Amino acid sequence: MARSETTKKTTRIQRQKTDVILEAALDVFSDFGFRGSTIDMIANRANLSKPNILYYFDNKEAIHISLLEKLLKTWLAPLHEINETNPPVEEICKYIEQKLNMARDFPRESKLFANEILQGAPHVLPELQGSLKDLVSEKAKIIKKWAAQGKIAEVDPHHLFFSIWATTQHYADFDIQVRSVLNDEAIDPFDTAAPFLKKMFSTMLKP
Amino acid sequence: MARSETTKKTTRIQRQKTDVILEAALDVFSDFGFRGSTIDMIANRANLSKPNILYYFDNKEAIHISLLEKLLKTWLAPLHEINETNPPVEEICKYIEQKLNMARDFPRESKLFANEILQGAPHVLPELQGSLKDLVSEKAKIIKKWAAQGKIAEVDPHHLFFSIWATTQHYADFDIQVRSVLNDEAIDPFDTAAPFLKKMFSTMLKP
DNA sequence: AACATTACTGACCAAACGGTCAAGTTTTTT
DNA sequence: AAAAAACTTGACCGTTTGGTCAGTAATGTT
Repeated sequence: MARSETTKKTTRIQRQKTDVILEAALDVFSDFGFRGSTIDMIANRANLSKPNILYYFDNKEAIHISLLEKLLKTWLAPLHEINETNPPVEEICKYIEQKLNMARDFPRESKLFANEILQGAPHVLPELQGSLKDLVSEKAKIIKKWAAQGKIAEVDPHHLFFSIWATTQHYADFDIQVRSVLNDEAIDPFDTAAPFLKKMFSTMLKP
Repeated sequence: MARSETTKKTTRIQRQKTDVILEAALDVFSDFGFRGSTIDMIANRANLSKPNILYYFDNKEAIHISLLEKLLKTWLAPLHEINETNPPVEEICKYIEQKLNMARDFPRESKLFANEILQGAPHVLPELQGSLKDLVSEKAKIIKKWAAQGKIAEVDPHHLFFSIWATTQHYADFDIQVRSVLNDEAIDPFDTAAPFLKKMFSTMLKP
Protein backbone atom coordinates (compact mmCIF):
# COMPACT_ATOMS: atom_id res chain seq x y z
CA MET A 1 0.00 0.00 0.00
CA ALA A 2 1.34 3.39 -0.92
CA ARG A 3 2.24 6.07 1.59
CA SER A 4 -0.64 8.24 0.52
CA GLU A 5 -3.24 6.03 2.13
CA THR A 6 -1.80 5.32 5.53
CA THR A 7 -0.96 8.46 7.43
CA LYS A 8 -0.73 12.15 6.76
CA LYS A 9 2.26 13.12 4.67
CA THR A 10 4.86 14.33 7.08
CA THR A 11 8.47 13.64 6.22
CA ARG A 12 10.63 15.89 4.15
CA ILE A 13 11.39 13.12 1.68
CA GLN A 14 7.73 12.37 1.16
CA ARG A 15 7.01 15.95 0.29
CA GLN A 16 10.00 16.25 -2.03
CA LYS A 17 9.41 12.99 -3.88
CA THR A 18 5.69 13.43 -4.38
CA ASP A 19 6.44 16.83 -5.86
CA VAL A 20 9.03 15.37 -8.19
CA ILE A 21 6.63 12.65 -9.25
CA LEU A 22 3.72 15.01 -9.85
CA GLU A 23 5.94 17.34 -11.84
CA ALA A 24 7.10 14.49 -14.06
CA ALA A 25 3.59 13.10 -14.33
CA LEU A 26 2.28 16.47 -15.48
CA ASP A 27 4.82 16.42 -18.30
CA VAL A 28 3.75 12.98 -19.39
CA PHE A 29 -0.02 13.09 -18.88
CA SER A 30 -0.36 16.47 -20.57
CA ASP A 31 1.38 15.13 -23.64
CA PHE A 32 -0.12 11.67 -23.98
CA GLY A 33 -3.33 11.66 -21.96
CA PHE A 34 -4.09 9.18 -19.21
CA ARG A 35 -4.28 6.02 -21.28
CA GLY A 36 -1.34 6.97 -23.43
CA SER A 37 0.96 7.50 -20.48
CA THR A 38 2.86 4.80 -18.63
CA ILE A 39 4.30 4.66 -15.14
CA ASP A 40 7.68 3.92 -16.69
CA MET A 41 7.55 7.19 -18.64
CA ILE A 42 6.85 9.07 -15.42
CA ALA A 43 9.57 7.16 -13.59
CA ASN A 44 12.14 7.97 -16.26
CA ARG A 45 11.20 11.62 -16.34
CA ALA A 46 11.43 11.77 -12.53
CA ASN A 47 14.66 9.78 -12.34
CA LEU A 48 13.04 7.27 -10.02
CA SER A 49 12.37 3.58 -10.29
CA LYS A 50 8.88 2.38 -11.09
CA PRO A 51 8.41 0.65 -7.72
CA ASN A 52 9.52 3.84 -6.03
CA ILE A 53 6.75 5.75 -7.78
CA LEU A 54 4.28 3.15 -6.57
CA TYR A 55 5.61 3.54 -3.06
CA TYR A 56 4.19 7.05 -3.01
CA PHE A 57 1.06 6.53 -5.08
CA ASP A 58 -1.27 3.54 -5.01
CA ASN A 59 -1.44 3.34 -8.78
CA LYS A 60 -1.33 5.28 -12.00
CA GLU A 61 -4.85 6.60 -11.56
CA ALA A 62 -4.02 8.05 -8.13
CA ILE A 63 -1.29 10.19 -9.68
CA HIS A 64 -3.67 11.44 -12.31
CA ILE A 65 -6.40 12.27 -9.82
CA SER A 66 -3.91 14.01 -7.56
CA LEU A 67 -2.85 16.23 -10.46
CA LEU A 68 -6.43 17.04 -11.43
CA GLU A 69 -7.33 17.97 -7.86
CA LYS A 70 -4.40 20.36 -7.64
CA LEU A 71 -5.31 21.75 -11.04
CA LEU A 72 -8.96 22.42 -10.34
CA LYS A 73 -8.15 24.58 -7.35
CA THR A 74 -5.92 27.00 -9.25
CA TRP A 75 -7.89 26.69 -12.46
CA LEU A 76 -11.04 28.23 -11.09
CA ALA A 77 -9.37 30.90 -8.97
CA PRO A 78 -9.64 33.70 -11.56
CA LEU A 79 -13.36 33.05 -12.02
CA HIS A 80 -13.89 33.36 -8.27
CA GLU A 81 -12.36 36.79 -8.35
CA ILE A 82 -14.98 38.35 -10.62
CA ASN A 83 -16.51 41.01 -8.46
CA GLU A 84 -19.88 42.67 -8.93
CA THR A 85 -18.81 46.00 -7.48
CA ASN A 86 -15.98 46.70 -9.92
CA PRO A 87 -16.42 48.23 -13.40
CA PRO A 88 -17.89 45.42 -15.57
CA VAL A 89 -15.79 45.61 -18.71
CA GLU A 90 -12.59 46.08 -16.73
CA GLU A 91 -13.50 43.12 -14.57
CA ILE A 92 -14.09 40.84 -17.53
CA CYS A 93 -10.95 42.03 -19.30
CA LYS A 94 -8.99 41.27 -16.15
CA TYR A 95 -10.46 37.78 -16.18
CA ILE A 96 -9.48 37.30 -19.82
CA GLU A 97 -5.96 38.46 -19.11
CA GLN A 98 -5.64 36.09 -16.15
CA LYS A 99 -6.90 33.17 -18.19
CA LEU A 100 -4.54 33.97 -21.04
CA ASN A 101 -1.61 34.29 -18.65
CA MET A 102 -2.47 30.91 -17.21
CA ALA A 103 -2.53 29.41 -20.70
CA ARG A 104 0.92 30.90 -21.32
CA ASP A 105 2.46 30.06 -17.95
CA PHE A 106 0.79 26.71 -17.30
CA PRO A 107 0.24 25.12 -20.70
CA ARG A 108 0.72 21.62 -19.31
CA GLU A 109 -2.13 22.12 -16.87
CA SER A 110 -4.33 23.38 -19.67
CA LYS A 111 -3.53 20.38 -21.80
CA LEU A 112 -4.05 17.98 -18.91
CA PHE A 113 -7.51 19.44 -18.43
CA ALA A 114 -8.27 19.40 -22.15
CA ASN A 115 -7.28 15.76 -22.38
CA GLU A 116 -9.49 14.90 -19.43
CA ILE A 117 -12.52 16.69 -20.88
CA LEU A 118 -11.97 15.30 -24.37
CA GLN A 119 -12.12 11.76 -23.00
CA GLY A 120 -15.42 12.48 -21.30
CA ALA A 121 -14.17 13.80 -17.94
CA PRO A 122 -14.01 10.37 -16.27
CA HIS A 123 -12.32 11.82 -13.19
CA VAL A 124 -13.78 15.31 -12.85
CA LEU A 125 -17.38 14.97 -14.06
CA PRO A 126 -18.79 15.45 -10.53
CA GLU A 127 -16.84 18.67 -10.13
CA LEU A 128 -18.07 19.95 -13.49
CA GLN A 129 -21.68 19.27 -12.57
CA GLY A 130 -21.22 20.53 -9.03
CA SER A 131 -18.80 23.22 -8.03
CA LEU A 132 -18.06 24.48 -11.56
CA LYS A 133 -21.70 24.67 -12.54
CA ASP A 134 -22.59 26.49 -9.32
CA LEU A 135 -19.73 28.93 -9.67
CA VAL A 136 -20.58 29.73 -13.27
CA SER A 137 -24.23 30.10 -12.36
CA GLU A 138 -23.32 32.57 -9.62
CA LYS A 139 -21.13 34.66 -11.91
CA ALA A 140 -23.73 34.48 -14.69
CA LYS A 141 -26.13 36.27 -12.38
CA ILE A 142 -23.65 39.10 -12.01
CA ILE A 143 -23.34 39.44 -15.77
CA LYS A 144 -27.12 39.49 -16.12
CA LYS A 145 -27.44 42.15 -13.45
CA TRP A 146 -24.85 44.31 -15.17
CA ALA A 147 -26.78 43.98 -18.43
CA ALA A 148 -30.07 44.77 -16.73
CA GLN A 149 -28.49 47.91 -15.29
CA GLY A 150 -27.32 48.91 -18.75
CA LYS A 151 -23.68 48.72 -17.75
CA ILE A 152 -22.90 46.17 -20.48
CA ALA A 153 -24.72 44.91 -23.55
CA GLU A 154 -27.16 42.00 -23.33
CA VAL A 155 -25.22 38.75 -23.76
CA ASP A 156 -25.76 35.15 -22.86
CA PRO A 157 -23.46 34.81 -19.82
CA HIS A 158 -22.81 31.11 -20.27
CA HIS A 159 -21.71 31.44 -23.86
CA LEU A 160 -19.62 34.43 -22.84
CA PHE A 161 -17.71 32.21 -20.43
CA PHE A 162 -17.44 29.41 -22.97
CA SER A 163 -15.96 31.84 -25.48
CA ILE A 164 -13.45 33.18 -23.00
CA TRP A 165 -12.38 29.68 -22.01
CA ALA A 166 -12.20 28.50 -25.60
CA THR A 167 -10.20 31.42 -26.94
CA THR A 168 -7.68 31.63 -24.09
CA GLN A 169 -7.06 27.91 -23.62
CA HIS A 170 -6.77 27.51 -27.38
CA TYR A 171 -3.33 29.14 -27.25
CA ALA A 172 -2.10 26.46 -24.86
CA ASP A 173 -3.95 23.40 -26.16
CA PHE A 174 -3.51 24.13 -29.87
CA ASP A 175 -0.13 25.75 -29.43
CA ILE A 176 1.49 23.72 -32.18
CA GLN A 177 -1.19 24.66 -34.66
CA VAL A 178 -1.04 28.33 -33.72
CA ARG A 179 2.72 28.39 -34.13
CA SER A 180 2.58 26.43 -37.37
CA VAL A 181 0.18 28.92 -38.92
CA LEU A 182 2.11 31.94 -37.65
CA ASN A 183 5.58 30.54 -37.97
CA ASP A 184 7.27 33.03 -40.28
CA GLU A 185 6.54 35.77 -37.80
CA ALA A 186 8.93 35.60 -34.89
CA ILE A 187 6.54 37.18 -32.44
CA ASP A 188 5.04 35.36 -29.47
CA PRO A 189 1.40 34.45 -30.18
CA PHE A 190 0.43 35.42 -26.64
CA ASP A 191 1.64 38.99 -27.06
CA THR A 192 -0.72 39.66 -29.95
CA ALA A 193 -3.52 37.50 -28.61
CA ALA A 194 -3.99 39.59 -25.48
CA PRO A 195 -4.97 42.88 -27.16
CA PHE A 196 -7.02 41.04 -29.78
CA LEU A 197 -9.13 39.19 -27.22
CA LYS A 198 -9.54 42.18 -24.96
CA LYS A 199 -10.74 44.23 -27.89
CA MET A 200 -13.10 41.53 -29.13
CA PHE A 201 -14.81 41.01 -25.80
CA SER A 202 -14.89 44.64 -24.73
CA THR A 203 -16.40 45.65 -28.09
CA MET A 204 -19.11 43.06 -27.68
CA LEU A 205 -19.83 44.12 -24.11
CA LYS A 206 -19.98 47.84 -24.76
CA PRO A 207 -23.55 48.93 -23.89
CA MET B 1 0.93 -7.07 -45.93
CA ALA B 2 -2.43 -5.42 -45.86
CA ARG B 3 -4.59 -4.86 -48.88
CA SER B 4 -4.04 -1.14 -48.79
CA GLU B 5 -0.48 -1.39 -50.00
CA THR B 6 -0.67 -3.77 -52.90
CA THR B 7 -3.18 -2.69 -55.49
CA LYS B 8 -5.85 -0.04 -55.85
CA LYS B 9 -8.96 -0.78 -53.79
CA THR B 10 -11.37 -2.34 -56.19
CA THR B 11 -13.67 -4.99 -54.79
CA ARG B 12 -17.01 -4.25 -53.22
CA ILE B 13 -16.02 -5.99 -49.98
CA GLN B 14 -12.84 -3.96 -49.69
CA ARG B 15 -14.75 -0.74 -49.93
CA GLN B 16 -17.43 -1.85 -47.48
CA LYS B 17 -15.06 -3.21 -44.88
CA THR B 18 -12.63 -0.32 -44.90
CA ASP B 19 -15.60 1.97 -44.38
CA VAL B 20 -16.83 -0.09 -41.45
CA ILE B 21 -13.35 -0.12 -39.94
CA LEU B 22 -12.82 3.61 -40.34
CA GLU B 23 -16.22 4.32 -38.86
CA ALA B 24 -15.46 2.19 -35.81
CA ALA B 25 -11.96 3.61 -35.53
CA LEU B 26 -13.34 7.13 -35.53
CA ASP B 27 -15.52 6.22 -32.56
CA VAL B 28 -12.57 4.83 -30.66
CA PHE B 29 -9.79 7.24 -31.58
CA SER B 30 -11.95 10.31 -30.93
CA ASP B 31 -12.71 9.06 -27.44
CA PHE B 32 -9.34 7.74 -26.31
CA GLY B 33 -6.74 9.29 -28.57
CA PHE B 34 -4.24 7.30 -30.58
CA ARG B 35 -2.23 5.79 -27.76
CA GLY B 36 -5.27 5.12 -25.65
CA SER B 37 -7.02 3.14 -28.36
CA THR B 38 -6.45 -0.51 -29.20
CA ILE B 39 -7.02 -2.52 -32.33
CA ASP B 40 -9.21 -4.82 -30.28
CA MET B 41 -11.50 -1.94 -29.36
CA ILE B 42 -11.86 -1.05 -33.02
CA ALA B 43 -12.41 -4.69 -33.95
CA ASN B 44 -15.17 -5.09 -31.36
CA ARG B 45 -16.89 -1.90 -32.42
CA ALA B 46 -16.71 -3.00 -36.05
CA ASN B 47 -17.78 -6.59 -35.33
CA LEU B 48 -14.66 -7.89 -37.01
CA SER B 49 -11.73 -9.93 -35.78
CA LYS B 50 -8.44 -8.24 -35.08
CA PRO B 51 -6.58 -10.07 -37.85
CA ASN B 52 -9.34 -9.08 -40.22
CA ILE B 53 -8.73 -5.43 -39.39
CA LEU B 54 -5.05 -5.95 -40.08
CA TYR B 55 -5.93 -7.54 -43.38
CA TYR B 56 -7.19 -4.19 -44.59
CA PHE B 57 -4.74 -1.89 -42.80
CA ASP B 58 -1.02 -2.42 -42.26
CA ASN B 59 -1.17 -1.42 -38.64
CA LYS B 60 -2.90 0.76 -36.08
CA GLU B 61 -1.12 3.87 -37.25
CA ALA B 62 -2.30 3.39 -40.84
CA ILE B 63 -5.91 3.49 -39.68
CA HIS B 64 -5.26 6.68 -37.77
CA ILE B 65 -3.51 8.36 -40.66
CA SER B 66 -6.25 7.31 -43.04
CA LEU B 67 -8.81 8.97 -40.78
CA LEU B 68 -6.79 12.15 -40.49
CA GLU B 69 -6.34 12.40 -44.23
CA LYS B 70 -10.07 12.07 -44.79
CA LEU B 71 -10.68 14.59 -42.05
CA LEU B 72 -8.31 17.28 -43.29
CA LYS B 73 -10.01 17.43 -46.66
CA THR B 74 -13.46 18.19 -45.29
CA TRP B 75 -12.15 20.16 -42.34
CA LEU B 76 -10.67 22.93 -44.43
CA ALA B 77 -13.44 23.10 -47.01
CA PRO B 78 -15.37 25.96 -45.34
CA LEU B 79 -12.23 28.07 -45.12
CA HIS B 80 -11.63 27.59 -48.85
CA GLU B 81 -15.05 29.01 -49.55
CA ILE B 82 -14.35 32.46 -48.10
CA ASN B 83 -14.71 34.73 -51.06
CA GLU B 84 -13.36 38.23 -51.45
CA THR B 85 -16.19 39.48 -53.64
CA ASN B 86 -19.03 38.77 -51.20
CA PRO B 87 -20.06 41.11 -48.36
CA PRO B 88 -17.35 40.70 -45.67
CA VAL B 89 -19.39 40.32 -42.47
CA GLU B 90 -21.86 38.01 -44.16
CA GLU B 91 -19.02 35.93 -45.50
CA ILE B 92 -17.39 35.53 -42.10
CA CYS B 93 -20.70 34.78 -40.40
CA LYS B 94 -21.33 32.11 -42.98
CA TYR B 95 -17.94 30.63 -42.14
CA ILE B 96 -18.75 30.66 -38.42
CA GLU B 97 -22.05 28.97 -39.05
CA GLN B 98 -20.43 26.29 -41.17
CA LYS B 99 -17.76 25.63 -38.56
CA LEU B 100 -20.37 25.42 -35.82
CA ASN B 101 -22.49 23.06 -37.87
CA MET B 102 -19.48 20.87 -38.39
CA ALA B 103 -18.83 20.81 -34.66
CA ARG B 104 -22.44 19.76 -34.12
CA ASP B 105 -22.70 17.23 -36.93
CA PHE B 106 -19.15 15.80 -36.81
CA PRO B 107 -18.06 15.99 -33.18
CA ARG B 108 -15.96 12.86 -33.46
CA GLU B 109 -13.92 14.39 -36.26
CA SER B 110 -13.41 17.51 -34.17
CA LYS B 111 -12.26 15.47 -31.20
CA LEU B 112 -9.98 13.34 -33.35
CA PHE B 113 -8.31 16.49 -34.59
CA ALA B 114 -8.13 18.00 -31.11
CA ASN B 115 -6.48 14.86 -29.77
CA GLU B 116 -3.95 14.91 -32.58
CA ILE B 117 -3.03 18.55 -32.02
CA LEU B 118 -2.90 18.17 -28.23
CA GLN B 119 -0.31 15.44 -28.59
CA GLY B 120 1.83 17.65 -30.76
CA ALA B 121 0.41 16.80 -34.20
CA PRO B 122 2.72 13.83 -34.82
CA HIS B 123 0.85 12.88 -37.97
CA VAL B 124 -0.33 16.19 -39.42
CA LEU B 125 2.45 18.63 -38.58
CA PRO B 126 3.56 18.93 -42.22
CA GLU B 127 0.02 19.78 -43.29
CA LEU B 128 -0.25 22.43 -40.57
CA GLN B 129 2.98 24.06 -41.65
CA GLY B 130 2.19 23.65 -45.31
CA SER B 131 -1.30 23.67 -46.76
CA LEU B 132 -3.04 25.04 -43.67
CA LYS B 133 -0.55 27.85 -43.18
CA ASP B 134 -0.74 28.79 -46.85
CA LEU B 135 -4.51 28.73 -46.90
CA VAL B 136 -4.79 30.87 -43.78
CA SER B 137 -2.21 33.24 -45.14
CA GLU B 138 -4.22 33.61 -48.33
CA LYS B 139 -7.47 34.28 -46.51
CA ALA B 140 -5.74 36.63 -44.08
CA LYS B 141 -4.85 38.81 -47.04
CA ILE B 142 -8.52 39.08 -47.93
CA ILE B 143 -9.39 40.14 -44.38
CA LYS B 144 -6.64 42.76 -44.46
CA LYS B 145 -7.86 44.09 -47.78
CA TRP B 146 -11.41 44.38 -46.47
CA ALA B 147 -10.10 46.32 -43.49
CA ALA B 148 -7.98 48.59 -45.68
CA GLN B 149 -11.07 49.33 -47.76
CA GLY B 150 -12.99 50.23 -44.61
CA LYS B 151 -15.45 47.41 -45.11
CA ILE B 152 -14.66 45.90 -41.72
CA ALA B 153 -12.80 47.07 -38.63
CA GLU B 154 -9.04 46.57 -38.29
CA VAL B 155 -8.41 43.15 -36.77
CA ASP B 156 -5.53 40.71 -36.69
CA PRO B 157 -6.71 38.13 -39.25
CA HIS B 158 -4.79 35.23 -37.73
CA HIS B 159 -6.21 35.75 -34.28
CA LEU B 160 -9.62 36.16 -35.84
CA PHE B 161 -9.33 32.69 -37.33
CA PHE B 162 -7.95 31.26 -34.09
CA SER B 163 -10.93 32.68 -32.22
CA ILE B 164 -13.42 31.28 -34.68
CA TRP B 165 -11.80 27.86 -34.55
CA ALA B 166 -11.55 27.91 -30.79
CA THR B 167 -15.11 28.99 -30.09
CA THR B 168 -16.81 26.72 -32.59
CA GLN B 169 -14.78 23.57 -31.95
CA HIS B 170 -15.13 24.13 -28.21
CA TYR B 171 -18.76 22.98 -28.42
CA ALA B 172 -17.66 19.62 -29.82
CA ASP B 173 -14.40 19.06 -27.93
CA PHE B 174 -15.61 20.32 -24.54
CA ASP B 175 -19.16 19.11 -25.05
CA ILE B 176 -19.32 17.37 -21.68
CA GLN B 177 -18.21 20.50 -19.86
CA VAL B 178 -20.63 22.70 -21.77
CA ARG B 179 -23.52 20.40 -20.98
CA SER B 180 -22.47 20.01 -17.37
CA VAL B 181 -22.48 23.75 -16.83
CA LEU B 182 -25.77 24.24 -18.68
CA ASN B 183 -27.47 21.07 -17.61
CA ASP B 184 -30.62 22.35 -15.92
CA GLU B 185 -31.60 24.03 -19.14
CA ALA B 186 -32.97 21.54 -21.58
CA ILE B 187 -31.97 23.52 -24.64
CA ASP B 188 -29.34 22.43 -27.12
CA PRO B 189 -26.10 24.40 -26.58
CA PHE B 190 -25.64 24.73 -30.33
CA ASP B 191 -28.95 26.54 -30.78
CA THR B 192 -27.91 29.37 -28.48
CA ALA B 193 -24.26 29.33 -29.46
CA ALA B 194 -24.95 30.22 -33.08
CA PRO B 195 -26.58 33.64 -32.49
CA PHE B 196 -24.12 34.42 -29.71
CA LEU B 197 -21.06 33.82 -31.85
CA LYS B 198 -22.47 35.56 -34.90
CA LYS B 199 -23.24 38.58 -32.79
CA MET B 200 -19.85 38.58 -31.11
CA PHE B 201 -17.87 38.43 -34.33
CA SER B 202 -20.08 40.74 -36.37
CA THR B 203 -19.97 43.36 -33.61
CA MET B 204 -16.20 43.22 -33.57
CA LEU B 205 -15.98 43.44 -37.36
CA LYS B 206 -18.39 46.35 -37.78
CA PRO B 207 -16.33 49.20 -39.30
C1' DA C 1 -17.38 -27.94 -62.05
C1' DA C 2 -12.77 -26.64 -61.51
C1' DC C 3 -9.73 -23.20 -60.45
C1' DA C 4 -7.94 -18.79 -58.68
C1' DT C 5 -8.36 -15.06 -55.97
C1' DT C 6 -9.98 -12.78 -52.08
C1' DA C 7 -11.52 -12.80 -47.41
C1' DC C 8 -11.21 -14.45 -42.82
C1' DT C 9 -9.70 -16.68 -38.34
C1' DG C 10 -7.72 -19.29 -34.19
C1' DA C 11 -3.60 -19.83 -32.30
C1' DC C 12 0.35 -17.80 -31.41
C1' DC C 13 4.47 -14.51 -30.28
C1' DA C 14 7.37 -10.85 -28.31
C1' DA C 15 7.15 -6.60 -26.14
C1' DA C 16 5.03 -3.45 -23.04
C1' DC C 17 2.28 -2.70 -19.28
C1' DG C 18 0.45 -2.12 -14.27
C1' DG C 19 1.57 -3.75 -10.23
C1' DT C 20 3.86 -6.84 -6.27
C1' DC C 21 7.36 -8.36 -3.09
C1' DA C 22 11.26 -9.78 -0.53
C1' DA C 23 15.38 -8.03 0.51
C1' DG C 24 18.45 -4.29 0.93
C1' DT C 25 19.77 0.73 2.09
C1' DT C 26 19.17 5.11 4.21
C1' DT C 27 17.30 8.18 7.56
C1' DT C 28 15.28 9.18 11.92
C1' DT C 29 14.50 8.31 16.68
C1' DT C 30 15.91 6.77 21.11
C1' DA D 1 25.39 3.15 18.94
C1' DA D 2 21.50 0.54 18.34
C1' DA D 3 16.84 -0.03 17.14
C1' DA D 4 12.97 1.49 14.43
C1' DA D 5 11.02 3.53 10.73
C1' DA D 6 11.14 5.10 6.18
C1' DC D 7 12.84 4.54 1.70
C1' DT D 8 14.50 2.06 -2.55
C1' DT D 9 15.00 -1.53 -6.01
C1' DG D 10 15.89 -5.85 -9.01
C1' DA D 11 13.45 -9.50 -10.12
C1' DC D 12 9.23 -11.08 -11.01
C1' DC D 13 4.04 -11.95 -12.33
C1' DG D 14 -0.21 -11.91 -14.92
C1' DT D 15 -2.43 -9.31 -18.48
C1' DT D 16 -2.79 -6.50 -22.47
C1' DT D 17 -1.17 -5.07 -26.70
C1' DG D 18 0.39 -4.79 -31.70
C1' DG D 19 1.20 -7.82 -34.98
C1' DT D 20 2.08 -12.58 -37.58
C1' DC D 21 0.97 -16.82 -39.86
C1' DA D 22 -0.65 -21.08 -41.55
C1' DG D 23 -4.71 -22.81 -42.78
C1' DT D 24 -9.74 -22.39 -43.95
C1' DA D 25 -13.86 -20.41 -46.02
C1' DA D 26 -16.12 -17.56 -49.26
C1' DT D 27 -16.34 -15.38 -53.57
C1' DG D 28 -15.45 -14.61 -58.28
C1' DT D 29 -13.91 -16.42 -62.95
C1' DT D 30 -13.64 -19.55 -66.74
